[in-house]
Amino acid sequence: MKKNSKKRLILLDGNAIIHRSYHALPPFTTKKGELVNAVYGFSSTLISVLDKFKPDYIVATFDLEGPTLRHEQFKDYKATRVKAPDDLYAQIERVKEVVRAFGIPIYEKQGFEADDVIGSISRNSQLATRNLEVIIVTGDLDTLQLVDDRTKVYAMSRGISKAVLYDEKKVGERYELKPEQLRDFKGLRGDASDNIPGVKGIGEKGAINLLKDYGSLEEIYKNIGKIKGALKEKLEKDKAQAFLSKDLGTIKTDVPLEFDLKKSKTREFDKNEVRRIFQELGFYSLIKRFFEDDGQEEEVRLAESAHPDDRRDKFQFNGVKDFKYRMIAEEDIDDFVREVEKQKETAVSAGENGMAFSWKTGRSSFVKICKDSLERLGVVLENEKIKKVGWNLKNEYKFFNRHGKNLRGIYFDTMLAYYLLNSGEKIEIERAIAEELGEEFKESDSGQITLDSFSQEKISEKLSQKVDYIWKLREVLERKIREISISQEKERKARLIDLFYKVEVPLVEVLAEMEINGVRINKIIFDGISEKIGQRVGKLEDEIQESAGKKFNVNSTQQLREILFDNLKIPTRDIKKTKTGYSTAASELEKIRNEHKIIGKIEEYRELFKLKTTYLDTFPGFIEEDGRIRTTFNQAVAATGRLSSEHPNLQNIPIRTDLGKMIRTAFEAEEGRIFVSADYSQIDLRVMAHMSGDKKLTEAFWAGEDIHTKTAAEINKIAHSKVTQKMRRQAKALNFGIIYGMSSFGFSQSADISREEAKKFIDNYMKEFPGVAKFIRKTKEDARAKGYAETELGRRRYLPEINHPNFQVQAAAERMATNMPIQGLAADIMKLAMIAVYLRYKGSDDVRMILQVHDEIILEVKKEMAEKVSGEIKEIMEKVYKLKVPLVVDTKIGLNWGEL
DNA sequence: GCAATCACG
DNA sequence: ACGTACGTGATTGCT
Repeated sequence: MKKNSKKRLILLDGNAIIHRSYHALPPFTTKKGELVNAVYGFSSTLISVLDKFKPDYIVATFDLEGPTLRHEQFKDYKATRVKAPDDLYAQIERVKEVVRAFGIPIYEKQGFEADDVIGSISRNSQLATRNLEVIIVTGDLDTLQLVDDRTKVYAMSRGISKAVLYDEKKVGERYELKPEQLRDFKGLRGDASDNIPGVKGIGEKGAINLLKDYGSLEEIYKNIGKIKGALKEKLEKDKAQAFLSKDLGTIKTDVPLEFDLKKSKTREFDKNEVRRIFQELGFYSLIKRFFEDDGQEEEVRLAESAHPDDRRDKFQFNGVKDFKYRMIAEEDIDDFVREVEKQKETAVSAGENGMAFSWKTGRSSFVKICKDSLERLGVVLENEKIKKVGWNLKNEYKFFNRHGKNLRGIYFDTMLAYYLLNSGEKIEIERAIAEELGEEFKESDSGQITLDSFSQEKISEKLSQKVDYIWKLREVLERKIREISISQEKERKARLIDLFYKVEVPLVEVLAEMEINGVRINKIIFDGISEKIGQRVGKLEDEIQESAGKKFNVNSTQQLREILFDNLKIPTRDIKKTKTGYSTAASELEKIRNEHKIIGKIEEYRELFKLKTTYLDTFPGFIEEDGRIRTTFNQAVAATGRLSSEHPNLQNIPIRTDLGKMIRTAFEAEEGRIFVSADYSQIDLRVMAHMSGDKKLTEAFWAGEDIHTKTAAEINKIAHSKVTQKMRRQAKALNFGIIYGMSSFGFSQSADISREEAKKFIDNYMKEFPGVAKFIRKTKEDARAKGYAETELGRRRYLPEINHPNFQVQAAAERMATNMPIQGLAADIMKLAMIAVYLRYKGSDDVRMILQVHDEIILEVKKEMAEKVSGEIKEIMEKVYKLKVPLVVDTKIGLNWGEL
């Protein structure tokens, strides 16, 4: 519905929208591997804009390649700009296809930028005579200077989903300036992205103040006498440059164009063509959005949604369109509980102020948190028969746990489903909703708002909306997982759906309990070490600076590089370069350790500083009142299926150095308890032996041999007893190489040998372990043919780049493809083990699982049970998954983590 | 927000 | 000829 009868023209700033989308959206590709994130962003924007503004006229503008007038005027114009990557350029053509499918005319003009074309159309006399409202849709704020009483700018901000409609007032709020002053603003401040210089030393604040006082650049210089001091000097010095910059920053409004308003009239077009293109690009959510909204007025939908069911509802639903929610009043909670109890399943989402439920598409219910509400809802939450659907249900589990309730019936976690379908990508609910449902949802909007009644309403609406989306996601995602599972079944492979229901979902509760348990840390020990280290670090810093001959920031690699390689003239022949210059990484410093006494000091300084700032100084801030630290385990981050840990990361506590080990001793078991740890011995290589079926490797594991020694013996063709320490070390590096996807360079680096030697080693290895060689070959081939790598349990990692034209990119994808089935199955096995161990001791506080570090779990156990538990978990973990080689678990017992 | 570095498996 | 091992998270410096 239009607010007034004024007609509207939309001007699409093609290039700006494409650029914005390209940078704001994750790089997703079509099935064929073509990058289309910018095309998606543009298309999505186009659809929203058509829907939102219902324009009467619409045109699109694009830049043409080649220099513009501005380049003639100023040779450095946009000189600092890096040429946009090819995968962006390729998308521009695609976008134009979309534009044409929509029947939208394209305007572009050699020598001018899209902005100039827009400027000129917006000032075209045909518009003024018809009193048209003009809305410029763009991805940046350059066109804001065109805003006037009938021209507005609709600019994307914060990603692509949000956009702001700028009129004169909004521009004023943003810059404290009138739109036409933005040209003067550019003259003063410049624009780094276009390499427009402006006046050196004047920034945003200064420019605005000047313009508020004088109005324009011209007026500023007319009144230069009134300005004092350094500011005056700066202005005088760059006067010419200021006017040039203003000129460069001024959008042209007089580009000769054959603009015909009539041709821009929004017209009927072939919708099937749009559908065809969107299908080709894989934009299913856009198809849904575009065709479902098509032709239906809001009123109609509202009338339709007034289903008889709703009228029977005791509660009133609020909201608009096809989504409604209701607030459950305190006195109605019991009725509500009875209603939920009739459901087999419900989506649930909890926030600090309340919880929302949904078991019917487009309908949700919000219950405010109070002592009583949770108590009364308990029968639902703790009822295993009522299956719970959610997004990251670990959070709901912990939330209800804090309120004394045990969430039972965890059944479908949409986050984990989405993760299994998109491992390797960023897993965010906003994205899942956009991709799977084609709708925009911003979770964070309600986040920080204070708790007045208005925002309380907002918060409850947000959460209700969210839970509705979760409910909708469940259906879409389950269908997708089932589809994949059907094809896996045909090939007699493990099904993704089993991985989901039997591994990922059961793990949710295990991880939640681990996070709730936390791990006790002895702050006194931390403080003590930190104090001592602090003194040592200070002393080293002094010595380093004295050695260097001047004070500098040792933590700055830039400054350090200058000191080492320029001032002290330490030879750089073996030093690798980074993007910015010679590297000062530990691996490089090692090479020049004997060149100067400063190097050793820097190495020690680095080690101590790292441990101090990352652990000793930071962890005390994480200690809670009960003396324990609680991390968050991420189940949907790692592309291979591993877990990760953050806030703080407890999976990277030091161990390799003496100081590192000391830090571990501060992690202590509670009084009356003791730690039991269990780690899988060589799980990666065992998985590798299993997957490849390599005869020698398999036999070696059955014989219980030291696998690195065995490898060394084989590749050197010598007896086991003749293997030296050095040979074993090299063989170990080689084994790592196999797991990592191997490159002769990487191996040569880690084994400290030449590339030729490295190649020889690898060749020998492949000859001696032909099964492994075959496995690597086959894994790559499979990944290339299918576009993904997979584990034995059906976990997938999509690798669209495995067919990339750039062979380096391709090679990287190949390494990921070889590594994923190994690291991934090891991760799967560990997850199974954690579930099994958890279930063995569930319900008793005698045994607490507290940490997982990829191939190791740590339990905090009642002292008297330690021996027994340690035997039991060894047994459980070794038997949890059957490989062609034995799984071996080593257990240890100790009062602190250091003793393990 | 990115680069460099380094902690862990 | 090119730049490389796989998977994470946290810190500091710098723009």
